[in-house]
Amino acid sequence: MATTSNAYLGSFLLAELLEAYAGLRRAPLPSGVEVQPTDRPEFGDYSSNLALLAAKGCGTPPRKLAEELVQALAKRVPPDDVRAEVAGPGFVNFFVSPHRVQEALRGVLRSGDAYGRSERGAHRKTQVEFVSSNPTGPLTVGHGRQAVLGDVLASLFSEIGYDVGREYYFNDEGNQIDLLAESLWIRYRELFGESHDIPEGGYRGEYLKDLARDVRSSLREEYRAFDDRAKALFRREAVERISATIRNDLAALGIRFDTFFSEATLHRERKVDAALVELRKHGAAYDKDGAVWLRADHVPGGKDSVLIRSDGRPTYLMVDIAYHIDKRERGFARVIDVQGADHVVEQACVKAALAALGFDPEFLSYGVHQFVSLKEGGEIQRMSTRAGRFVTLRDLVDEVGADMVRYFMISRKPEAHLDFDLDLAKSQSLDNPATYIQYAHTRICAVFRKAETENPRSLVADWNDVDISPLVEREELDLIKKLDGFPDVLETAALSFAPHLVPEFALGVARAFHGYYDRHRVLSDDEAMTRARLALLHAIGLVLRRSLGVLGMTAPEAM
RNA sequence: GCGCCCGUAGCUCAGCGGAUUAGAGCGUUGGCCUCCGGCGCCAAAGGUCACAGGUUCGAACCCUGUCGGGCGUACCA
Repeated sequence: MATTSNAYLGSFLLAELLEAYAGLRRAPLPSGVEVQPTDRPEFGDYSSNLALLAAKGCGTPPRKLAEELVQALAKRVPPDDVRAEVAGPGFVNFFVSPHRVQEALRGVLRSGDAYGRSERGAHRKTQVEFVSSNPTGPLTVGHGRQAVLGDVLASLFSEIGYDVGREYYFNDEGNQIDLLAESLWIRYRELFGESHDIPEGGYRGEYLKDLARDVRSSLREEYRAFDDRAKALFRREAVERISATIRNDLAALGIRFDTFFSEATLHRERKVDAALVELRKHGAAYDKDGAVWLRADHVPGGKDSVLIRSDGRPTYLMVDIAYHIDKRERGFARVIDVQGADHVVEQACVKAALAALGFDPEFLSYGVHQFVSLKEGGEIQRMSTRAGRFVTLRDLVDEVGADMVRYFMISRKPEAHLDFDLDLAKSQSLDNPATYIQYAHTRICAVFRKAETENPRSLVADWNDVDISPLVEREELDLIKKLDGFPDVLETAALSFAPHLVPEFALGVARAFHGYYDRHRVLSDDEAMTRARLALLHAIGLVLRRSLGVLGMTAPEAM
């Protein structure tokens, strides 16, 4: 979204163009105006569609409007820096002088490790909630996608100036947990040679057998019957042990949460009852067929749903609403829930409830993602925790490494299905784009290592002060223009929930660098040139490191 | 049946609040190692942007419909 980007080269041009347009006093600014880098030299360095979009509102033919804009621009910007031209149906194409492009590189070098950060979020207290898988089994590859997505989104919002907390919401009581406890107890009894049928809806995975062995060896007495005492014990054992596993699995992926929020606290602190009182007060709840219902049909996708069952127990939805009220009470100004596509109806209902309670519609947004299928031997694998058919996230991480898992999970846009190709990730992990990006970084480090012995006089402590005017090759200027786009990528990726833009961007930088590296030698007898090129490499390395950092991937100095 | 998402090169995917000749990686073919790490570079071949209409001076992108695929459509969580 060029209209909101930071004050770098591309946005500088946009700002000037908009000023020029305002000066014409013709018509309000249309939406969708952009200044974008071009991919073809004859169209200049950047190009804008303003005249095409505004022509209708101004009652001026696009080409004529473009002419006027170009004339107005000439008065604003030194023609030595930027030359604007009309092209095609009415594009305004910008030709930027090498000097002005070099200024952009100076901006990168000046910002250093802070390059790309912004204050857009004004430190608003924000929460990203994700994974939130119930502690009934190990995390699957499917959870892995959400884990990476949520983690990277949180990083992105943090980059653009929000104060972000990562939260994991877990259900530690109720039906599912009872079934889990019973399933575990049955596996436990099997160790004594007994055999029981796992109940309908129970958990059949092998992992409970391992767990049962651990539980048995830690218990002093034998639990022969699944009575209330056994139920409480096996419930606690199951939840604690599986939660610990989940935390470990997430840690192996480099993910850490700030808070683990237990659903039980909402019940204990009567928050669920309080939420229902509020809903009734706002006319959003009504009684029917012995149950209490939420009125949600006025919200797109929403439908009236049960809040309190006729037996008096609250539904998941009811508790979910109470949970979101609690989030606001904890002081969050904005909450982002990352969830799978199977929750869309639930989401609409929660939104409807919050709207009825007078919440700002901006308070809650959902980052929805589609599912992951695992592909192995050309076969798509189906997964189900309850049936015990899945590949665990941990197995995958152990197999291909955290960097690769993170890269594959994040490089597809969230709303599209993801086929995780196990064979590719396992056997050809060197042929994947993640390696390509990391190799670019390694190569840059190698050049600096080499410079230490062969061109030590070209090295400086502060790259900020280097004379970069020797950088006039087309590849060098193109690289700088790419680096210039980084702040904009971070902002768009965050605000549009499109983190896949980051690996896309990094890949483009890596590609441009590899091409440059092959065509131009960095280290040479020309000390001024060597120093300028090292400054450029320093900036490229910086941006690659920043990109990989946001993705939670390593930027290796050697591979 | 209804709702949401997806359908772009052999494969995996970008691009999609319209705009100048549709992009990348892998794979295929052909070049490039006296030179900073060849885990690299350059080039070629490969696409009726699922299909059919519509809006527009202009559509991969917007609208309608059709056909594929996924997910929902619980007093489950």
